[in-house]
Amino acid sequence: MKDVNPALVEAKAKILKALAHQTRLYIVEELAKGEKCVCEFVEEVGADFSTVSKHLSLLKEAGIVQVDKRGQKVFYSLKVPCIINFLDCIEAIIKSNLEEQNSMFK
Amino acid sequence: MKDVNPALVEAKAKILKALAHQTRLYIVEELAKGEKCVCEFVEEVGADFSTVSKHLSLLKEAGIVQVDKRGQKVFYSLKVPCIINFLDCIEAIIKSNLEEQNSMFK
DNA sequence: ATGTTATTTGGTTATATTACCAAATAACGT
DNA sequence: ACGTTATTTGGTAATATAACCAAATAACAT
Repeated sequence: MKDVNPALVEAKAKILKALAHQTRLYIVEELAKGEKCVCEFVEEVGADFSTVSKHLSLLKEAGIVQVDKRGQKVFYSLKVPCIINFLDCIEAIIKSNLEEQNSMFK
Repeated sequence: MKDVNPALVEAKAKILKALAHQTRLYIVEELAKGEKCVCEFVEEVGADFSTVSKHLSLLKEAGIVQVDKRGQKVFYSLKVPCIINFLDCIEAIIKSNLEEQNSMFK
């Protein structure tokens, strides 16, 4: 790849991969409102405990969330706040896609 | 999933999936500098023509890029400019991850 | 019409992701 | 120490992605 540091591109792709899943995206958006424990996500997402735990550790591995064990519960929270504005751009793309589809019927 | 529109989460995940690949991320970053034809990417990326073409159509399908056929060449360009600021947040995460690693040796 | 260049499409195989189950670990209350 | 709750880890099967090759399509030049 021309003009770029392949290791940097790979690092970025890793973070994007961590976000690129419905469940993990949901988790990140929920964490934008405040910390939550694994058990809450299990209930909300409707998946196995192990499945949710793996999604969370993937997000942690990517450096997007951080962990705080308190008592028998494990709480996750967002580590990098800009993630939220960042998702605004994604919404802008969706809006632009929708407008394009609508304009086909005018 | 509580409090969210599953279709919206899926739409967002689709866009993130489109970005979550080294080659496609490279393409997007190059397009941030201006339009480019498929043949240029083939050369720069060092992959098969068909491979690059498929990456590009995935980005197009996600609404991130747009196409302009001129003569025998096909030019791609970014459709939504905010993608670029958006990638700044990813870099912030990487920086934060690196600082954390470094602090382990202090 | 024919050849050349640029690109897309279809098929196949290799690789990566995801989800679940079962078992292991950890912290707490009794 | 023992049971209970919360979470992680390992294994496995199903599904999704990615890369290449070969063939099809498109536009232009001869």
